[in-house]
Amino acid sequence: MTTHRPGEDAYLAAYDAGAFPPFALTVDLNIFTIRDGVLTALLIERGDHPFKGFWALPGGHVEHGRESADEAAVRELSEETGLDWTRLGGHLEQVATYTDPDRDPRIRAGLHVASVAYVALAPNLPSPTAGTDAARARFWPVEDLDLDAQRAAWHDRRAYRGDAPALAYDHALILSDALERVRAKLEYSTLAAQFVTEPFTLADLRRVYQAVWGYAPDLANFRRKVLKTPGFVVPTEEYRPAASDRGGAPPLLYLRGTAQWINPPFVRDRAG
Amino acid sequence: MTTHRPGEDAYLAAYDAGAFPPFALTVDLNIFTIRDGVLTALLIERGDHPFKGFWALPGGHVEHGRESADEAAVRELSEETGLDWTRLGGHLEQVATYTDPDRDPRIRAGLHVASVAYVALAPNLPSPTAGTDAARARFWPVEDLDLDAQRAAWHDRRAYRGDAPALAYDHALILSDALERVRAKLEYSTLAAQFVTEPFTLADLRRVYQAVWGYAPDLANFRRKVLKTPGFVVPTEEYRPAASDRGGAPPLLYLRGTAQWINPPFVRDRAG
DNA sequence: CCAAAAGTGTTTGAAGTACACCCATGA
DNA sequence: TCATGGGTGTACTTCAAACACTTTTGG
Repeated sequence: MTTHRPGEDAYLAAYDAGAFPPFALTVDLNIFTIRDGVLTALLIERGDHPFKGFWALPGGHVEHGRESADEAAVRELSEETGLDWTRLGGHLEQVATYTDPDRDPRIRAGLHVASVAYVALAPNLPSPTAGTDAARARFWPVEDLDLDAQRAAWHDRRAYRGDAPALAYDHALILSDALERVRAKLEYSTLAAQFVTEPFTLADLRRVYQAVWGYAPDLANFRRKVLKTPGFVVPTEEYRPAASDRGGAPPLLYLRGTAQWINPPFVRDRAG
Repeated sequence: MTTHRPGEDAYLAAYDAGAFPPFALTVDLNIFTIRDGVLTALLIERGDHPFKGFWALPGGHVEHGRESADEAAVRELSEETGLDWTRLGGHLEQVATYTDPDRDPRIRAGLHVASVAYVALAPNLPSPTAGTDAARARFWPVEDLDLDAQRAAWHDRRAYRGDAPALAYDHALILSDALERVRAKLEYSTLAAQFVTEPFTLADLRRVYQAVWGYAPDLANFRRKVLKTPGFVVPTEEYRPAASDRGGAPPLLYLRGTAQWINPPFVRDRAG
């Protein structure tokens, strides 16, 4: 805020709140977690029109005049997952903003809904409990959502006909954008460590890449790269006891480091 | 859009447009161009309160119900630069969305303004003519804007005291985010070619990196990298005549290729 | 001939690829 | 002892950094 000078606020009196037709501002959350080695996203089955029975990204309205979209995202995230995100300190970042007038059918009643999309990562979240306006909530493996086809259908303004759970609004578009962001970000950031619970092994971390990219980087090279990036992981003195049903040497346990970036980045095999 | 089923639209009748307090949705444009080897951004000196006399990013309101923010950005861009951006095909992309309630003082009159920021790149734009609500418009070298200090001042809610032209609203924050996006994107994309007029020489292209990064990559390595990236540039058969006042061999001229990405990326020397 | 700009060649070292190999543990 | 998973060693290759060098032009 700038300092006040006399008469500076004349424009405020002249401003007529009714002069601007209402935009609604919402946040949509792409909450990713890895369950049993599979990358999943939290979706909520809508209990009301519009898109009753479709699956939607969790989210909600930004509280007018009282919070930013970033704050709304944290608030909704805590509500949807039942976890205190400010304490958890999990990763949350803006991806993009979606403002196409007919992305929400309520445009026909004069409501233009703009939505700021976020991506959140968390290790192994518990199964959600259904919220107030949600008939069901669950983590869906992203592979099962047929995102390319659903996004193409939305783009062409036709209904998606397929076996995957149908996504509401433009959420197939949003989700695939968010997914690509996560995939790209594993290349040049230490984001993967946000997907595992501490303490973790390097094999755990490598399984994150397996789940997100669909293939695992070469074991030896992966270890070297991670260990040579200062601040990516911090070794402990502890070893994880081998699982009771399997053999194998007890692996060394690590904690997350403070580094944000990997330089030079991992190379992702795009054919892969 | 999905197909209609009877009774599906009941929710529309139930919707009360007044139930949602008004958000205003605007776009802010970071229009970068290189003039005389210096990276500059278009700013407009405000003629009215709020922030009268401050310099602001060009932009404007998204037309409610009639366009997306992307479309509004193209429209405003064409208006501000006097160039038909849809024809020009210059680069335009979303950067981030800024929604802090007190980023615009009109929040005190109940108007919560959310702004979607874009970055646009163009080769050598002409000097702008002042628009309707702008006393002056000009391209400022980004080096002269003291962005770090202005951003810090905004963050701490204190007035910027310095020699650089004062930026309105949170535009120092937006502009520095946009600048960092451009700097990063030169590493892994062919964006630099959007900054030069066709046909161009490899030295022209290298001067883009000089202007944006503040230093020039090694000549020989730069040439190898550009020429070995398929579709970055397309050679012509023409040579540019040497300048009349200087010596030097006539350099080969190139056109932009169709490739979007450089893989593996350039490495930027972050120390500078 | 000199300066300036374009363009080439070469050496060196860092880092990724691929894959063979060893180690520790439980059944 | 074997299967399983963790972890190491190493040759090969690719590519960027650095810099010396040649070529073509104008004065």
